[in-house]
This record gives sequence, C-alpha cells and structure tokens, in this order.
Amino acid sequence: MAERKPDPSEGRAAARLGLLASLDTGELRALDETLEFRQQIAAHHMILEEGCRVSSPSIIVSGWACRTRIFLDGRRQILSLLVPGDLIGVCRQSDPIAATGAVALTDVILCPAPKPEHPGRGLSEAYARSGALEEFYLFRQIARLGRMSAYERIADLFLEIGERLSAVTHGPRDHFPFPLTQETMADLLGLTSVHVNRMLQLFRRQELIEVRSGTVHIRDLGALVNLVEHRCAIVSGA
Amino acid sequence: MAERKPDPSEGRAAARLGLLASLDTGELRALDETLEFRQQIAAHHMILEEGCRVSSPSIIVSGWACRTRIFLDGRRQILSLLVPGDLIGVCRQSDPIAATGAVALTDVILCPAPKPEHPGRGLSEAYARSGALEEFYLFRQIARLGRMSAYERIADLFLEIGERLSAVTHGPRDHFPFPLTQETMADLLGLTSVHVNRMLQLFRRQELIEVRSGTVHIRDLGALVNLVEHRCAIVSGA
DNA sequence: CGACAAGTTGATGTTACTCAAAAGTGGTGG
DNA sequence: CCACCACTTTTGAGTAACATCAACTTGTCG
Repeated sequence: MAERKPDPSEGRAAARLGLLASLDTGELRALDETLEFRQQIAAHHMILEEGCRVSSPSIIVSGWACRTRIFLDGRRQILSLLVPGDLIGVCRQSDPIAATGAVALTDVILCPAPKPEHPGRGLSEAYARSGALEEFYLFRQIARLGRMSAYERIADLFLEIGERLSAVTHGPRDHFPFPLTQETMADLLGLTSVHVNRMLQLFRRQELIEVRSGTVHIRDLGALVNLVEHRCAIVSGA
Repeated sequence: MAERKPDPSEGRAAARLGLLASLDTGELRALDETLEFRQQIAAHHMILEEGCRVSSPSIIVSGWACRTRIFLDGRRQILSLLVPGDLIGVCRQSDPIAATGAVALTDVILCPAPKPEHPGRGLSEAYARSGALEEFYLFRQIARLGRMSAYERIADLFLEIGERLSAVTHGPRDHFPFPLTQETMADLLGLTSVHVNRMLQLFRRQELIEVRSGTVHIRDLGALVNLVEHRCAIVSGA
C-alpha cells in the first residue's frame, strides 16, 4: 500500500512463529512469501475497528501497536501492547468479530498470516501458542493494574517488554527500543502522564532505569527483577 | 468424587454450550452423559494449579470459581470470574500448561467437557466462542481496573455478572445470586474490602443496588446502565 | 526561526488505603 | 436453647498515593 525502505530485520518477526512450533519447509516458505504482501500503516491509524468483522489475520513485522478501549468521556485504556512478531486478528471461531480496536502506535508493517495447513501442528500450533502467550500477558496486565503501585507497574512493564522483544530479536533484555510516549505509557498502566513522568525520574535517580530518546536502558536488571519478583512474583494459590 | 444432592438446574450450565453453537444430537447426548462424571470441589480449594499440566477441560455446572494470582507479599488479584456454564482448562495448543491457578469460591460442581468431534463446527465452535467470550471479559476487566473509579468498577461488575448469569439461567439481569464476600470483590476489583463496603453502602443509600444475604438486587437497572455506559461505554478509536 | 508535541515542575485536591476496633452473622457442640 | 467460635461487615480517624490544573521547558522538524 505504501512506499517502503528495505529493513533486514523484518524477516525476524515472521520467524518468531518458528520459535513457537517447528514449521516444515513449506510453511517457512509461505511465511517468506507473505512478506511480499506487506502493508504499511501510519502511526495513530486504526488497524482494526472494534465490532467489525476481522478481515484477515496478520503478523506485525515491524512497529508497535496496541488494543485500545476509549470511554465516552475521553478516558482511554490500552488493553495490550503488540510488538513485532505478534499476531493480530487471529480468531479461532468461524464468525470473527473484533472484541477491541487496534491502533498503530508507531508506523507499523503488517503482513498477512498464512493459513495453517495441518491442524494441530506446525503453523496451526504456532498460532495457538501465540494466542496462549497473548492470554498470559493479559493476565499479567490485570495483575499489574489491580494490585501493583505505579512504581511497580512501570518496572514490571519494562521487564515484560524486555522479555518479549528479546525473544524475537535475540537482543539483550535490558536494552531495547521503546517508542512510547509517557502519555501512552499512562494509558497502558492506568495512570496519568504526570505521574509516569515522576516515577521515571525516580528510577533514573536510583540508577535503575534510563529512558531516553526512544530507548530503555535497564541499568540494574537484577535489582529490578528482585523488586518486582520479590513482592509481586506470580504465584498461584488459594 | 463426593456425595451429591440432585439439582434440576444443573443441566442448564452444560446446555449453555448449545447457545454458543448449534450442536447435533450426538453432541447433546455427550453433554448429557458427561454429567455422570461430575466432581464436587469444596469452596476455597484449588481447581487448577498454576504451571501444572492441565488435566482435562471441564465445564462448571454449579458454583463460582475464579482465576487468581497471589503475590509473594500476600496481595491477591482475581483475574477473572468463572460462573456456571464457563469452561475451565480448555487449551488449544498441544502442550497445555495452566497460565493461572483457579480456585473454587463456593462449592463447585465440574463435569468433563466432551471432546469435540468435528473441527470448525458444533462443540468445537462452541468452545472457540466460549474462549472468545472469556477474552472479551478479560479486556473488560482491564478497562475496569485501569480507568474506572471504585464506584464505577462495582457498577460495571454487577452489570457484567447480571449479563453472564442471565445468559445461562434465562433469569432477570437485575436480580441474581451473588455468593462473593466483600473481601473477594475487593480482590477482583483491585480495591480494599473497606472501600468496597463504603461504596456498596453508597449504592444502597442511592437506592441503586441492594446486596443482601448472597443476593444482588439492582433496583434501577436503567440508571446503572446509564451511569456506566454514559461515561465508560466501550467504544473503540484512535 | 516558529510551531507543535513531548516532557517537566509545583501547588493543591481527592480517592482510596491503613489501622484498629466494634458489631453483626452463621454454624457447632454442649 | 445458649455459648462460643470464626468470619464478615461496619465504623472512624488519619494518611499515602495518585490525580488535577496550569504553567514552563525542551526537543523536533519543516
């Protein structure tokens, strides 16, 4: 749809599916070929309209997006974050209606997700695992919003993003691009941008996290993990 | 596993699947027969341990349960509520690990969910729709926790429960059994029980909602819907 | 250079939490 | 039938976390 500059890392995102299940050569080729049909979406544009039929499932090749819910009085909550390698619009039922809208947070490149051929393995299994992972992060988001302080929410978010990005890029977990504004972080974490700003300053003063010009640098990953896991670590129980 | 008293309404919950997709006679019979293998779980007992292999998917026939996450320092967040007719432990991938623990909030009767025979329709479709519905309520829970006041959260929760229960029982949406303690509500809504108590008193004084002896009576459904929809109604957008 | 978005700061207000104790409720056994 | 227990609900007073409002600064890009 739009002009594009080549980007060598684009193959990575689609390759993520290969990390989730073992794909045969036919499926790998299908993933490769699907890159031909990529589509660019400008920042702030809708990817998916809430309540509409889902057109076709896609893979985020590059850029960040999110699922949002907007209240009538203007409040906005970001329900989940979508980063390269994530799927969007994959529905398992036959009558797919989007439960939430999705918006591009940066410029995003999507490519269509190939139809799985063998039920129960290969691509089909990869999509299922991807869905399970998405659900896992929804649970994490609920625990974050319900029972963590602003300070903890931010720490936990950065740890999650570090994990998710490094799983795709094989880069470090403590140093990664972060294109969200503080306003966007606030909408994701159920806070105000002013408060996010103050907490980020606190992290900086403590030399735990450095956020600058679109990049997060976790200075002391161990301390941060302790901080979150120590009190928040996720344990089931009665 | 345990002694049981007969309960004529038990068939209802399993029948909910019939509301989600059209089932053939074989599938209906399978649902009926599965009631023979029901299993009782006492209140406060674990149904599913986090991180363990999921044994077998089940349908909640009666009683209420929830998915929980417990923090190391004792904080607890209820991630989602499970009411009669809901499925638990249904996984679409081949390697099912429970992402969250599940706990019985009241005595619960479970029965095994029959294996679907025809992919893409019948029971299989009903399970997929049930999963999509569950995801929908997760999104709603996120929006509630992230951007609603305590007062709004409670109103929204009662509306949700009214919807979900009446879909199964065909009973009224404004009058239903509600076996949760205020403490449990607090864990579900990310509040303290003291604050839940104060908000419930406010609703009572305003003659909007009456909660007594395990029953919720919404006195003014229209006003409550307005209150929530007016400001919170769920609309997508950039 | 000018304009616009993003980040920063301070003062003030409100929501919801904390702690602690009292009062109500239901079930159990003597 | 009553006394007792554990649990839940209710109440009050004080406090902390986060929101709000409004201005100011910094950065970015044409």
